[in-house]
Amino acid sequence: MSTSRSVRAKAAGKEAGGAREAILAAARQEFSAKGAAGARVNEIAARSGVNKQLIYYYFGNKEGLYAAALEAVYGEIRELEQGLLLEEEAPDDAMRTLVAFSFDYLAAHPEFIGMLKHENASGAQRIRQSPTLQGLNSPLIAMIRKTLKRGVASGIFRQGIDPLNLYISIAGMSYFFFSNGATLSSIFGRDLAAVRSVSAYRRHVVDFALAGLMAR
Amino acid sequence: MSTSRSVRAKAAGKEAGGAREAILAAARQEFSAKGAAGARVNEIAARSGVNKQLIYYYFGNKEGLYAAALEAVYGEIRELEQGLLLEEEAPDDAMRTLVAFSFDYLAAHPEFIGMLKHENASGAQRIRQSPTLQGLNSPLIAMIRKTLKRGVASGIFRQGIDPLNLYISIAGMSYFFFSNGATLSSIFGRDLAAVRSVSAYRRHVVDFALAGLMAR
Amino acid sequence: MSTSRSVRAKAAGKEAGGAREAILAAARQEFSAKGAAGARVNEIAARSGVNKQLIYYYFGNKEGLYAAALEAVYGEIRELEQGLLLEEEAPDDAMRTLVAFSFDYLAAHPEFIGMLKHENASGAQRIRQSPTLQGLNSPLIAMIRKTLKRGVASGIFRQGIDPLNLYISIAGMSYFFFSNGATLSSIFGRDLAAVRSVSAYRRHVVDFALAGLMAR
Amino acid sequence: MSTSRSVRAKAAGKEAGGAREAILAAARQEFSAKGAAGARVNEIAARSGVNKQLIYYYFGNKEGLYAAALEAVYGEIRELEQGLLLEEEAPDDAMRTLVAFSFDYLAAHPEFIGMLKHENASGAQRIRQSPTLQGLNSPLIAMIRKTLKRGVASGIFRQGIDPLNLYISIAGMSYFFFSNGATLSSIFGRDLAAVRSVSAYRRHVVDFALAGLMAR
DNA sequence: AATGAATGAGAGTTCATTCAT
DNA sequence: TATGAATGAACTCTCATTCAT
Repeated sequence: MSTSRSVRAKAAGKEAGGAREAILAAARQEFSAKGAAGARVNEIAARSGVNKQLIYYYFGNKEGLYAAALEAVYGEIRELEQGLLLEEEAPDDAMRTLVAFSFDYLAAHPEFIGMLKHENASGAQRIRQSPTLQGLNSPLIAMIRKTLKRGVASGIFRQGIDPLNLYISIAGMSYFFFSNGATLSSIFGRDLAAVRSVSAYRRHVVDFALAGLMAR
Repeated sequence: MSTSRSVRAKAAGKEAGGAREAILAAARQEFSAKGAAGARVNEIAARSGVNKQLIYYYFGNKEGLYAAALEAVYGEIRELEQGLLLEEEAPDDAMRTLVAFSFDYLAAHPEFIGMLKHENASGAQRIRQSPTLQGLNSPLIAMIRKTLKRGVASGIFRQGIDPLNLYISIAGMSYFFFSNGATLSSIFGRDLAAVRSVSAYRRHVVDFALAGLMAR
Repeated sequence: MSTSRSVRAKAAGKEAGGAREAILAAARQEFSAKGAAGARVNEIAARSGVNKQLIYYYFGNKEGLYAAALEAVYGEIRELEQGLLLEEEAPDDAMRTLVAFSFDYLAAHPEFIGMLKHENASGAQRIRQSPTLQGLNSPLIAMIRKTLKRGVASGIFRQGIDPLNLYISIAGMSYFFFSNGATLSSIFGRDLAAVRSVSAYRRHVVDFALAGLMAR
Repeated sequence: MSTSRSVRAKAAGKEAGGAREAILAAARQEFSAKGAAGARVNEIAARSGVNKQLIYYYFGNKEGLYAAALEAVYGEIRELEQGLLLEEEAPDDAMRTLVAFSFDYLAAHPEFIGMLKHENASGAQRIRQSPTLQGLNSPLIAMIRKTLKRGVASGIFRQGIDPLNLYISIAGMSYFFFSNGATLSSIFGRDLAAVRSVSAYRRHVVDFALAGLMAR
C-alpha cells in the first residue's frame, strides 16, 4: 500500500518533501483570489495534488496555512525593497524611482495585491496580529523621509510635507489602480489591464507625484 | 403572544410595514462589514428584528438583498454628486472642491467604503453585472475633464493630463487612506482614524493634488 | 382599499365567486403534473390569479384542495362511463367498444392520467380514504361481467375468464401506454405521442384483446 | 467513544468500507417508496446507520445518489434478462416464457416497480437523461420480434402484429397489476397482493396474451 | 509522510400555513 | 370575500476538521 502511494506521489511530479511547498504555492493562489474566509481547503489540496489531511499535518489548520502564505508573500516584497538604493540619486530622481517602484511591485505581484485586498476587506486582523508583518513598510517610510529632507534642503521640494501622508497618497494611487481595476475598467469602458493603459498610468503617477512635490 | 410581538416590533424601531427598510438597513451594515459571502442572513434577520424568512419574502435570496443594499448605498452617493456645481468656480478652486469632495464622501460613508472594499476583493462581479450601477462615476469624470480644460486654457494647469488617470489617482489617494486605514495605523503606529489625522490628510491630499496639476 | 381590490379582481377576468373555480382549475393542472406532494400552493395561486390565502379560505389546506381536485377529475370520468350502452350490441362488438373506450378516455383526459400516476406512486392513500371515490370503476366491471357472460353463452368467447383480471389487463394495456409513454418513447426511439402512433396502438389493443377472448 | 462507534457500525451490519453499500441499499428502499423528490437524505442516513454527510462524500448530492440507485436497480433487471434463452423453445412456448418473465420480474422486484412508478410520475426525466439507461429494454423487443417472426412462419401466430406495440401491451398488463395494485384492491374489494390472486393473474396474463397472438 | 473515511456545526433556501386587517 | 405580511419547521448542502491506519 505505502509503496504504491509514494509511486503515485512521484508520478504527480513531487519530490520527497516537496509537498509542503506545493501546498504553500496553491494556498497563495487560493488565498489571494478568495481571501482567508473564501478560500477552500479542499481546493488547495486539489490544486497542490496532495491529500487534504496533509495540509493539517503540516500547517495545523486553515488559519496556520493562511499565516504561512501571508508571510511568504510579504517576504518576497521585503526582499525587493532591500534592493532600493535611493541615496546615490538626486532627490527628484530618487523620488521618481520610489514612486515607480511602488507602482511596479504591485504590477508584478498580483498575489500580493490579492492578499492585501482581502486583508483590508476583512479588517486586517491577521496582519495586525502578526509580529512578523508589523515592521513591514517602514523601510519605505524612512527612505521617503530622507529623500524629502534632501529635496527640501536643495530647494526643489516644497516644505511641510508629512512623510507618512506622502507615502499613503503615493501608495494609494498605485494600489487603487490595481485593486479596483476591474470595477474601473467596467465603469469607464477602458481596459486598464492592457499594457498601454498600465504604462500610461505609470507615467502619469510618476509625473503627477513629482509635480506635487515641487517648489514653485 | 400578539402583545409580545408588537412590543418586539416597536423595540426594533419598526412601524407597520417598516420591516423592509429595517432589513435593508441591517443588510447594509452586515454586507459592508463582511461582504456578500461573509454576511449571514441569520445575523441580518436578528439585527433587524424580523423573521429570517421575511427576508426571502421581500428580496428573494441573499444575492437579491445584496443587490438592493448595494444600490441603496450607491444611490446616496449619486445624490451627493448631483450637488457639485464646479462650473461657477475658478478652475483651481473647482479642482480643490472636487478633490475634497472625493475625500469627504468616503469619510462620511463608511458603509460605502465597506461595500467597495468587499466588491473589489471579490472581483467586482456584482457591480459589473448591475446595469443600474454602470456609468456610475461618469459625472465625476466629465467634471474633471471640463475643469482640466478650463485650467489649461487659463494657463494654470499643465497640459497632457488624462482625465481618467487623474480621477484614478485622486480617488486612490483617498480610498487607500480609508480602506487600508486599519493596516496603516497598526504598521506605522499612528492612529489615522483620529480627527486630527483625518483633517491633516485631507489637507495634504488637496495640496498635493493641486500642486501636481499646476504649470510651472 | 376594498373598492380598488374588487376592481382589480374584475380586471383580471374573474366574476364574483369565480375565484373558487379558477383555483380548482389551476389545482387540477398542478396536481396532475406534480402530484400532491410536488404541487406548490404558491404556483396554484399564481396560475389562478388569486391571493394564496384565498385558497385556504375556500379549501382549508392543501390536502383539502387536492381532494376537491381529485374528485372533480374523477367526476368527469364517471359521467363519461354513464354513456356506455353495451347491452344493445353483440358481445364482441360490445367488448370492442369497451376496450376502445378504456383507451379513449385516457387519451382524452391527461389530467386524469396524471392524477392516477401520482396517486399510485404515493401509495394511493387518498383514493383509498375517499368514500366518494371508492365505487369508482365498478360500473365497468359489471359491464365486463355481463358482456363476457353473453359472449360465452353465444359460444364466441372462451370460458373461465375472470372479469376483474380481464378488466385489469385491458385497463393496464392502455394505462401503461399513456402513463409510461415518456420513458417508452425515449427508450425505443419512437414518438408514441404522435397521432399515428396513438391510433396504431389503439387498433392493436382492440384487436389483441378481442383475439385474446375468442374461443377457437 | 471509538468503542460505541464500532458497535454502532456493526449493529448496522457494515464491514469496514461497507458504508457505501449500506447507503445505496437504504437509498433504493427510500427512493422506491417516495421517489426522488419525496425521499429524505436524513432518512437514508438514518436507515443505513451512517452520518448524513457521508452520503455527500460518496455520491455528491441527492441526485447523484438517486442516479446510482436507479442504475443499480436496473442493472439487476438487465442481468435477469440475459438469462432468457427463447430461441431454443417453440414460438408459443417462447412467448409464454417471455410474458411470464415480464410478470415475474415485476413481482420479484418491488423496488424496481417503485422506481418506475415515481420516474414516470415525474416525467421520466432522469431515465431520459441517463445514457446508461438508454436502450434498456431493447433486448426484449428484439426477442419479441424474432419470436413473432418464427410463430408467423410456422403459422400459429397472426400476421401484422407490431413488436413494440405487443411489448407495451404485455408489459402494461403486468405493470398495471403491480403499480396500481393498492388502488385496485381497495376499489374492487379483492386483495390482489394475496398469493392466490397473484398466481391467478399470472395465469390469466399468459393465457390472454397467447390467445391474443394466435391465428384462428 | 501520507491517506481514505467519517463527522458536527451551520448556512441558505423552500414551503405550507397563520396573522391581522 | 379578499389580501399582504409574517412565521416555524424542515430540507439540502458546504466546509473545516478529526479518526484510524
